[in-house]
Amino acid sequence: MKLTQGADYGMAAVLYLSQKSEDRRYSLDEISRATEIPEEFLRKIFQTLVKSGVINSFKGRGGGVSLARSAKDITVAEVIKPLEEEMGLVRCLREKEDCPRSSECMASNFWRKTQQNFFEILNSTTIKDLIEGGKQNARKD
Amino acid sequence: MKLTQGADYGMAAVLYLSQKSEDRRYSLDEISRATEIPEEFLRKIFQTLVKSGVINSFKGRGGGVSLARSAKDITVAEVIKPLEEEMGLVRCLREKEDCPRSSECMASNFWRKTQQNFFEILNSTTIKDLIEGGKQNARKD
DNA sequence: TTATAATAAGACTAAATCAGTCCAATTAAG
DNA sequence: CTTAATTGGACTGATTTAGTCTTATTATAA
Repeated sequence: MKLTQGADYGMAAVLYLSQKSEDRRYSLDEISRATEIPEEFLRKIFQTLVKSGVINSFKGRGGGVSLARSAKDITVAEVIKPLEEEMGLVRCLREKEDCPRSSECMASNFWRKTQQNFFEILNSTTIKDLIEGGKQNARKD
Repeated sequence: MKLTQGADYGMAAVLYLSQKSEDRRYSLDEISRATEIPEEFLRKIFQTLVKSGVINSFKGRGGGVSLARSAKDITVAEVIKPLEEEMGLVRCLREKEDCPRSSECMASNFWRKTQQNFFEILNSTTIKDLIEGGKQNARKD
């Protein structure tokens, strides 16, 4: 059970931008060097995040990327979800057709709830929360 | 983000056994047919669960498998963990060495907590809970 | 008005993992 | 001593992952 490396890197990149001045654009080259994320891979990650509206990008000389919103208005879920293609914990939750096994459905009810619980945490935690040290997040301390 | 198919099947198989009479042994052939889990794959799954102490197995004629304990004393975690080899949500949580990126460590604190929260649900839910319909599990309803 | 510094899009690839199979060995019951 | 079962481990094909490469496209500045 793990997130894709893209999602992992995506968080690192967004966190990096969130800690920098918001009124500049940052080239992939710069971000790649600072975070040690392979540049070409990072490019693909940003393309995804641009499409999903978390990141703004600017072509041409002096171009680069910046956060589309301030860190307090970006949730972890908004960064992770577009970078994690397959989000169902078990097969039943990924496939459209309903499962033939009744015993597995007991399991899938449980997985569905557990997964929802997980997503609720991602939805209710912002990038700003993470930077501030995560005192109050994850629903318990 | 998904569990391995082995873990998914493992739950189905344990659930199947939990709904059957406890004083018998069940052959893999029988379980495989009832649950539609490929027999050879199921065999490997049970080998793992035997090692971890959730399942008892008996060789030879009249052999087969059975639950090592009653369903109310087996947690979901006990079934899933041995079948999920890599349990760290992100690289930082899987690797031993500490990460060089300070920004990612903010993220890894968050992932660590979120993951713990997830495991606590698995630890506090028994197979019996699932069979009874999961009214009270997943920490919220 | 062209050279340059950037991202965009998408094809491509190597390696790892996953899901599943096969087979020879072992064990116990009848 | 034959048969019905699991054990252990090697093997395999397919898929996914992580990452790269290449060819546009775009914007700025000289």
